[in-house]
Amino acid sequence: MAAEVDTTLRFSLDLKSGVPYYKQVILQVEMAIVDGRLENGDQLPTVRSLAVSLKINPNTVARAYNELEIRGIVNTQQGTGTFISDKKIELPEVEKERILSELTRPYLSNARAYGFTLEELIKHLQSMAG
Amino acid sequence: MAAEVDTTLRFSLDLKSGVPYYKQVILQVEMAIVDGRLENGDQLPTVRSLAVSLKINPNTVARAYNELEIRGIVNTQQGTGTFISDKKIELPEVEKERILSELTRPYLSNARAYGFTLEELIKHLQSMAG
DNA sequence: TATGTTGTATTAAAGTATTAGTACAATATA
DNA sequence: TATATTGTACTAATACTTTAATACAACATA
Repeated sequence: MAAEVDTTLRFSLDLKSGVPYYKQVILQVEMAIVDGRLENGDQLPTVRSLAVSLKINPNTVARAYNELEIRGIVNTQQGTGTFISDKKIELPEVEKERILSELTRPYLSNARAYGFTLEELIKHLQSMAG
Repeated sequence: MAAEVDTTLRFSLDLKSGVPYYKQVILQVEMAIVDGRLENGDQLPTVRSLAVSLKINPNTVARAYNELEIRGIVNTQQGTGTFISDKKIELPEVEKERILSELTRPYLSNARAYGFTLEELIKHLQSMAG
């Protein structure tokens, strides 16, 4: 029997890092999206359940989810839950292209300003997504 | 007579940006290194002179210089001044890696939230950078 | 050595960020 | 409709960040 890789989404807090709890939650969601453990439409833990398992206040989880919503990464509905946003279905091709340009342009120009080459960016993207 | 490009190092503050003054100074030094206006061994303005020209407290400039020293970007000597570190023409590798990660992570998770695949991103980057 | 230059240390004020406690509101569903 | 589930609003306590005022210390050099 082949060993299975555990791809379950687990949250944890580094209590000593000095990084605010809500930011740690944001980072963990982002990383899970980046490496594929979370996909469009997936539900995140409820603010209460995650608060219990992390032993923090529900508002702190809610704050993380709120920031993610502002950034367009999740959608939230009271009474239902918080979900990785699923915008790709709704958008026409032209619109997607425009959005991709608007996301990419500042990334590229910022990275270039710091002297990074296209090859470095691609390599970095691949290793993060890998 | 050919027009000359002014490569003088000028500091300025955006008072409304909400970005702390000392961070603005750090960014401006970093950018000047990246695009070659500052090179190995170049002296930065003294904390006092820059403080006067930016109309802020010398300690605020000193704080920026201190952070730059911690990051290995400048060397400081009391009585003499603050200089771009001799050893590194560009930013230290760790620093570059940190910056690249901070640029890439939000780009990637945003793009993923829109349903874009890694391949699409890379293709788009290549065509924009073309 | 005396003086002026450079950065540094200490402290305090003001603002901002972070978190939790408590109560509330919207939605789903039995 | 009643109830449980979901996120939200408001508030207050605490800690951290940012900046400046003032005084100090190290160094260069006349």
